[in-house]
Amino acid sequence: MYSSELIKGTLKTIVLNLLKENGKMYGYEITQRVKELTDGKIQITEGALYPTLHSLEKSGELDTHKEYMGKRVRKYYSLTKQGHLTANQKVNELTDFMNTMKFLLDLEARTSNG
Amino acid sequence: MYSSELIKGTLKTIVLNLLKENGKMYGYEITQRVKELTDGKIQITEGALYPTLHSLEKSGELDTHKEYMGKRVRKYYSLTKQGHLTANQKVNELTDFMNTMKFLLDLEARTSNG
DNA sequence: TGCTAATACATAAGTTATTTATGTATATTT
DNA sequence: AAATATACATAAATAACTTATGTATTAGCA
Repeated sequence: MYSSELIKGTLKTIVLNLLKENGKMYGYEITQRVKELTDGKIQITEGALYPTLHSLEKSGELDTHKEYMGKRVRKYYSLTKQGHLTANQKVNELTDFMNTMKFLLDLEARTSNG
Repeated sequence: MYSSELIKGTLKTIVLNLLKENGKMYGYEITQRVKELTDGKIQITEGALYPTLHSLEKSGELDTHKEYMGKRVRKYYSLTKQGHLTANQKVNELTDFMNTMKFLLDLEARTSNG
């Protein structure tokens, strides 16, 4: 597990990008998928995820619909048109940021190695 | 400028890594250096930096000494032995994290492209 | 059949790293 | 002389999370 400060600020990007690729997902599914894909290195808690999903829905990035598996309900989320734009922006920004950070770190590494 | 949430959690790593490479730096110098190196994309505010420096000093990562330029004082920071260890850890963790994030993002990009 | 763990949602209080605002003082530029 | 840059510092407010708690259904196991 990474220290929690590091992961902060990337949650919306992760969620939007997952939804962009998978079309629709429900909350619990997102937590499990991220855990799998990162070998447990990133574990999204429900206390963090659900408020984020609600906030993205409220701001027009996500649509929802419910599906019933017997008596149990799943709330599926999918991107709106605006959500697609935001997903792309967020991913681009994070990629750019990581390149900048890598430059900062590599630059220093290079000067120290010769 | 990146959205502030993104940068959160990386400040200590940036500071420790800069000090690792430059031996010693003072606060204002750090803000200017980061701004230069990132073409203004990352701007560390003093309200964020100084408390962080004080906290790193308190926890034994940093040593300080003052130098006077005429009447104006500069407070120089440098890594302790512990600070070197922490700097390496932090940089390794951030690198690892960025690789994981890149995998998450690239993986999705790949599945969508074919 | 009863117990535990997993699935699936939700919210609320507390924490913490920042942002924003403010303050002091010296040095430089216009 | 006034504005900007250098250089430190702290405190209140904010926002994104963590931790804790709650409800309910389903699956697995002894």
